[in-house]
Amino acid sequence: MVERLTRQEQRTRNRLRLLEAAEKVFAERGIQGASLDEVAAEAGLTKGAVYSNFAGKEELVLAVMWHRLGEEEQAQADLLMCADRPADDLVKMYGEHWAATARGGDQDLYARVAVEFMVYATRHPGIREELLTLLFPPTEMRRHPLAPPGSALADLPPEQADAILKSLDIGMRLLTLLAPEHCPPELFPTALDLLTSPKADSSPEG
Amino acid sequence: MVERLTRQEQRTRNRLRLLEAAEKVFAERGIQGASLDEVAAEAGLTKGAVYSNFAGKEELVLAVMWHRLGEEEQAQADLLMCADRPADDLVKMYGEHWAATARGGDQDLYARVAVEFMVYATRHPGIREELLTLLFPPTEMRRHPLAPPGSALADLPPEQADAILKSLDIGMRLLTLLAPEHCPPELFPTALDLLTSPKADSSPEG
DNA sequence: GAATCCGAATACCGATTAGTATCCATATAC
DNA sequence: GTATATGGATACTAATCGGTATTCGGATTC
Repeated sequence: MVERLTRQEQRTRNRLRLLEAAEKVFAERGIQGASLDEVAAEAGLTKGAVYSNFAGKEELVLAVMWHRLGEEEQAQADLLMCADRPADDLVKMYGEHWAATARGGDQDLYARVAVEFMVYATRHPGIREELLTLLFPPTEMRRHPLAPPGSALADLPPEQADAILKSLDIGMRLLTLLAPEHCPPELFPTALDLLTSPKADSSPEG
Repeated sequence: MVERLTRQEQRTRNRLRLLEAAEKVFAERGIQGASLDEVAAEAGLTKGAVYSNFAGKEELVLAVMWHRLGEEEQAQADLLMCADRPADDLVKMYGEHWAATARGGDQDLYARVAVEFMVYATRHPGIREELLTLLFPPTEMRRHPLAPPGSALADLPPEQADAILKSLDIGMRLLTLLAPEHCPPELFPTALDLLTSPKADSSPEG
């Protein structure tokens, strides 16, 4: 009686379960340390299901990466593309969103997998390539959405501002994971304020 | 004729070789992925030498951490404790030192192991504890050495400024490893400038 | 110079891993 | 209702790992 699902539905449901289970195990054990058996068990399935849905471990890693990082990157893009809001509002919203994804979900889950993927990609060219298309989509911008006009950050080429902000993002995620007592999630908005506050202009009043 | 070394000298020399070999293998394979066999082989020894010099893998990891991170932290402390230099000079020197350790040595070696240790410590409480004593020694400061008076950074509690700078440090190391084409090492001094430049003061002229 | 000691080499163990091959249950097609 | 195709379970392999037990060779000691 349980089996009221069509074959396709079963398959896609199992695939999703595997993706979410893999994400959880990746966060707990690291990608290297995650065994396909544990992923399958976490999903309530067996390794057969893994190899039925993915060509191997690398493909599973890629799929999880797209499933989670892609979703998060999209959320950030959506948040930043409210181009009509003043930049200061965007900075505030972005800071809050960051803190939420630092502690939300399943206990640091997003922060852990984000760091894991970056480190893992460092040693796996295939993963690296796809991760870069996620992190640095080929869009040229005239000004970084988080750099309010008049801030020192806005004086940089937007690609440099982007790299700095992404560095602070992933770095604070890692440090918050390692030592939340020294680097609480609330510190990110503070740092963002520093970078986006109006610069001391060299021509005081015009 | 090769054996002109006393027993103690042999031992300490082998121990050092193992430490440096381990550092290299950790950087190449990651700490999890590094096998003791490969570490020993890299040192021109065998696993017996490893277990003769270290209680196990965890002890080896700890020893490498102290050997390298301790040395680097000391170098930074030495650099920052030239308390007589103006803060701007310190910022400049620190930025240059950073770029040097991002590309120096054996091809990103320091950056790789620094990231590796932090990620590894995230899941190994023993490692974490010792790493925290390295990263956050119990010294209270009245002002962060890299926060010039008058900069926005100097308005923060020095512990917060420290956490922000450390986040940027490790984050940019990771991003530079992953995508040097988008995040070149020269970007760190730029980011440092942003954080340490004079703030736009709210009382323009007094 | 023989006896001893010790650091490292060697051989081995149980556990675990990614990947494969096979089998089975059942949704689907006719 | 029967045959078939397919998705997932099961069983297995070869390789690799950390760790241990034992052995070996040369430095140390007397």
